[in-house]
Amino acid sequence: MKNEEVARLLREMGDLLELRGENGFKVVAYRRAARSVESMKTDLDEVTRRGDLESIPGVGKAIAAKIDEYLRTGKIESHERLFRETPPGMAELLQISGLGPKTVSMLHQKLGVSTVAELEAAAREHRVRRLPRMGPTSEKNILRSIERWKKRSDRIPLGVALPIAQKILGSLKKVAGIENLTLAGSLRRGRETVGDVDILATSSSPEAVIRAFVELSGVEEVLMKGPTKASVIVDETVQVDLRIVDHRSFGTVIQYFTGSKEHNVKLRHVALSKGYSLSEYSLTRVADGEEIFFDREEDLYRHLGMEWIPPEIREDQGEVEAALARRLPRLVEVSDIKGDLHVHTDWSDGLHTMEDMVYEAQRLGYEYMAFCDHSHGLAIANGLAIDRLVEKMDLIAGLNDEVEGFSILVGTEVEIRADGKLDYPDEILGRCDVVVASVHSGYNQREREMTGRIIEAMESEHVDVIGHPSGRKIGEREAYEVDLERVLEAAARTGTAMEINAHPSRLDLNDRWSRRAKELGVKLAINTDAHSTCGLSAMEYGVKTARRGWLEKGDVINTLGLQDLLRYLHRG
DNA sequence: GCCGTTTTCGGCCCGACTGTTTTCAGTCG
Repeated sequence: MKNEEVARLLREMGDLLELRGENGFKVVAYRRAARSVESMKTDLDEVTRRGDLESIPGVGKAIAAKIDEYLRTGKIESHERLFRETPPGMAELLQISGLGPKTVSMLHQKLGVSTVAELEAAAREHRVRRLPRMGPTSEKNILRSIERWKKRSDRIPLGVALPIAQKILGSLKKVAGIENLTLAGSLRRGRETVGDVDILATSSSPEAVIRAFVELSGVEEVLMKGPTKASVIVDETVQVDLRIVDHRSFGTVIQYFTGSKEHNVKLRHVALSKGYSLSEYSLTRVADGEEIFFDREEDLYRHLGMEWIPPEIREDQGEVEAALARRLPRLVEVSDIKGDLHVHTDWSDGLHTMEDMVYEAQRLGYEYMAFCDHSHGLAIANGLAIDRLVEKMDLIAGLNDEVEGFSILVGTEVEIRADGKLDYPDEILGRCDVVVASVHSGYNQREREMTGRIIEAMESEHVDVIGHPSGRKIGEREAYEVDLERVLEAAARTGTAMEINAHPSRLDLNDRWSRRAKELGVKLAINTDAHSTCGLSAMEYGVKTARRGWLEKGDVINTLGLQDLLRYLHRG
């Protein structure tokens, strides 16, 4: 796909133009076009063939010509020129928090600074404080920002950010006079990674709340602190913002700060088409300037003639249109989940015994759980040879007699070997209630081999679920080369479910592919892949991902009651 | 640079916060 490359070039042009101090709206125009191109489902080649580039939102004559130039020649001359004329390293300076295009340009002109290292040296030698509108404090702040920039990890995985946020919420809840304490931003939308943690609240004494916030234990640095908002750093690199807002505007504020930006832009268009201008404070009737306030988000959406939209799908991927037509899906919820179909025990590489895991699953209110320890091919994880699996089956039968109102399913996470063969013979797989088949080896195969290998596994009548289908680990390892579109087509054909692995470092399938699976009529299983009792609580992350993929209860097999599930699994 | 049943020109979100000023420019979200 050339779309991604074009989007990258356009975004880079936005950055370069910003450094030159170009008109800010022009900068935004390039970035908007980049986002548009990135989220398109059609190839740019095809759009160009239809002569339809200008139909892309945010793409006009000038940018269309540049896209066309790229498709013909493989480059964009004006991009190359901008790139040539900008000293390398300058764009990096924009990443230093507190530095914008104006300051970066000035630093370059007056001090010849064009890299972070040069800026650091200049600040240490007190050359920065002699510049206009600079002083000892800004110099110190620049040095601190550079330190933080050096330690930065890109985006924060949901599995890291959410526990941090919940801890802070827990402490803030105790502050006197605080109300409507709520997460906002990408964390509320359940994105797999977040940039920072946004918290909103209302209070009759905002300053007291802010004071309590910046003094929370765990706060390592206060970036800024005013009467109604503050930003702090916790856990070395995680920025947490707290805003105290007016009670009467809480609905519009929470909507605004939940985003996404694209969703908000679309929502403002809807408002305008109905004669309103939407801001974070109110909905204003354009005709007479009459302001309407909303303390509840639900009322705002309703007033605009649409259903309330769950935060997880606010990405301008059709949710606004669906809400206007009152056709929003009823997204799956944690409380719909009846059991976990992919759990490990100390029989392979899990930490806890079957009994421990059952106890925890019952505590979570589940009806069933499938123990899917590794198969013998995965020796590093103490995979089970056939005789051990058979022995375990007998033990499970005994355990099932002991527990009441709960069923333990015999399962396996069987290796899909490099040649596409499964790691157990059919007669063994046939004795399992649940067979999850996964790839843990030969990650470097070419796309054709990897895709074929997974599809071959799905052809087996015994395979019920493909575990973590893309193999990616967030911030750690890219997905292996696999054509997921073909895999999903095969899943639809063979009636194999895809896993949404709920482990926060996996979330695999991810939100986009989960939605695609649903479109193709593929069922999904949201599993924790827990290797310990506390791992079972990751279900919440998997459900968030499923919700982001527009999944409903009926799309997810482990929302079925035990009898229905067994009927589904054994239907073949 | 984009966009338009209020506009083909003049809009494009704007308020909070900071550090420097002595009234405000720059950054951020």
